[in-house]
Amino acid sequence: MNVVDVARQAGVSTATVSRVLNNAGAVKTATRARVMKVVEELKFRPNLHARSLARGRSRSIGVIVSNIENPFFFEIYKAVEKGARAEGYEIILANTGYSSEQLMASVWLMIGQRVAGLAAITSEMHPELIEELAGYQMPVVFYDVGAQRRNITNIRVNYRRGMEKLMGYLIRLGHRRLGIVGHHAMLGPIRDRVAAALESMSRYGEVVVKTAADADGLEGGRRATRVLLSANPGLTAIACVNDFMAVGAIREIRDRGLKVPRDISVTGFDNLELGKFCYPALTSVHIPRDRIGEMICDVLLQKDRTRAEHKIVIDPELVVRDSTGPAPNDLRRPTRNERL
Amino acid sequence: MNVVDVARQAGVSTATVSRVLNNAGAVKTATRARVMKVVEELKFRPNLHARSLARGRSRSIGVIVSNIENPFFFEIYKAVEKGARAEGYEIILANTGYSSEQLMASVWLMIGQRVAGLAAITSEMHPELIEELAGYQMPVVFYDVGAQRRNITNIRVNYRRGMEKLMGYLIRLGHRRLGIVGHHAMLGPIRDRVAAALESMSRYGEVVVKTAADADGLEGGRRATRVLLSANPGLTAIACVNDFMAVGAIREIRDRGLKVPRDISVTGFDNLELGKFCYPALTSVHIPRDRIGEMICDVLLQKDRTRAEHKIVIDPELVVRDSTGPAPNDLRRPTRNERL
DNA sequence: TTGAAAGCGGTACCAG
DNA sequence: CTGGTACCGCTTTCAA
Repeated sequence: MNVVDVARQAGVSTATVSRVLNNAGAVKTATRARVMKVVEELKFRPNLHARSLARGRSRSIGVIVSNIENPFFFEIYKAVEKGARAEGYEIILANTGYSSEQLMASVWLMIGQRVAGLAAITSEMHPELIEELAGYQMPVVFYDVGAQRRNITNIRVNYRRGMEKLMGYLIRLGHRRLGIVGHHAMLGPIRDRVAAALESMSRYGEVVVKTAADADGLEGGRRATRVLLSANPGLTAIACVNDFMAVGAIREIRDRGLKVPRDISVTGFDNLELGKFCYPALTSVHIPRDRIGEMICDVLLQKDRTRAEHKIVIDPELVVRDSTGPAPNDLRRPTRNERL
Repeated sequence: MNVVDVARQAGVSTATVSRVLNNAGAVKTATRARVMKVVEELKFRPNLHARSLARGRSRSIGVIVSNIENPFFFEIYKAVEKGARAEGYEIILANTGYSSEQLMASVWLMIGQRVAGLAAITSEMHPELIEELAGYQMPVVFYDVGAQRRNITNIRVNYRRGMEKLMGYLIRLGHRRLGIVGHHAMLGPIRDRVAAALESMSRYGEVVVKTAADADGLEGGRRATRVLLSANPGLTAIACVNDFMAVGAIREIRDRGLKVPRDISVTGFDNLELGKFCYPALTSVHIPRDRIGEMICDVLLQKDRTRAEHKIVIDPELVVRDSTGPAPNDLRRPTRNERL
């Protein structure tokens, strides 16, 4: 079943069938109707591979994320999809699971598909990636990682600023014993968040301990918190590298018979919708997923080729909700040299 | 940049390049090395469209879901992906957003890609879909909806049984005034769940009211609950059609100053991981996403062509956690004819 | 307005 | 073990 069959059945050439199917070129109404009728009857569905091959260029863009299960990545993806759809582009999605080998494999897949543009929204990186991508003329956007090149745009979030806001807030609440919950992808942006938190807090000479879960997610957040609290029962606050893990952290704390924020304050990062629905609602740092998605589309679809910035930095805002409160009295204002 | 370029550069034929790239046929080690070297140098990435076209058959299977944001769908997808990967298949994912037009469009996309198999895990249906799909020899699996055909297998969950278990449990707890939270996709499986809940409860002559949110999700669950409680302040229990919405329902109840389960019991459906992490942990009905994903793979990859059942029914189990408890005393055991 | 035919970039069969 | 080449199914000039 192909254009030839349709053409023969309709008594026209394949060129005409193609014109009808693509609403391209001028075709007499009667002819068009005849072709459409045959298409219906034969249930003809064009082979998209053949079409892409013949066309040479594609109307699809690739999106690669680290963990689509984490609503943070999902929402960026959604925003990109929305913008792309509006321009008539399809999205090809790939999930790396934080593996840099998988990241590389996904990039090859995208290139093999000859996507019109590529966005990598990942926490991990691969040493050969930039070199690989810099060779093409196709527009590329990296979120969080990567380096600038002629065809490569970077979108970054000032995690340092975000973490400083968060830490400053915790300090004002009297917290001096902080735990940090990260996950296995401790390179790139996740490391930045942890490092910034460490530095901000350490500046006051406070006690800071950190743990890395074996996975991003609810269960990962819970397990890391378990480890953290078992080893450091005196913590008054726990900062998680993202909201997704923070929800797990809160659950672990409650299961230990402690109250949030009365006994321990918890913070997330990203400001997910989920944070408003967990209990208590999560204090976090807002990262504008919608705006990021729109930016990615703008760059990839070249809507504004003239104003193409190659580096975009986002300054995130603190969002205070119910999961943070004053440090417990008996632990407030320890001396500078006090240790757990 | 194509096989011809590589072949010329390496001083071999395109056939040999192809053999090297696919590890197929016998190629002298020296020749192989020479070709690989050129491939590296030129950074040659085969055009996957051309490859698919030439091969005729594809090594990918299509998965269509209603709402990938809902962890229920996501987890089935994950399970299918895992099984497919193990057999060397790629997955093409499509999200319909509960739109039957989009469902149809997604199916066309899959067929256009000439997928080796197709799974539709949706709550919506399209009248022409079965007819469309029945024409191909490609294996198809429908979860929840659809009809059996030569090439079409159905996996279904006995929602009636699941809901009966849930309602029986609520009844034993003394609940007699139930609210049901559904969402806009009130056809197919979602309607089944609602209908089953209604019937189970009504059998005891109880008061049952229902609402349909405009969307599946946390916010949808919250809004529907708001509507429900505003109109029916006397409800002692709320049954949601899925866990995702139930989390939103719990939040709304708490925001109204009520306690779960002291004032109102809440139940979900699906038994998501998320249900263990929200507060209070959610009572639900378990649907085995992993097993469903495996079944789908078994059918699509024809691992067991002989034992191919065309209809599989799953009997779901009740999972009791902390979001349900005895009905408030002042409202227990109303007379059969009592109304709100 | 329509048709003939040359690609698009691989794969795989058939010879040698 | 290697090369020549006929496809795969659709798009897109170029002529008519």
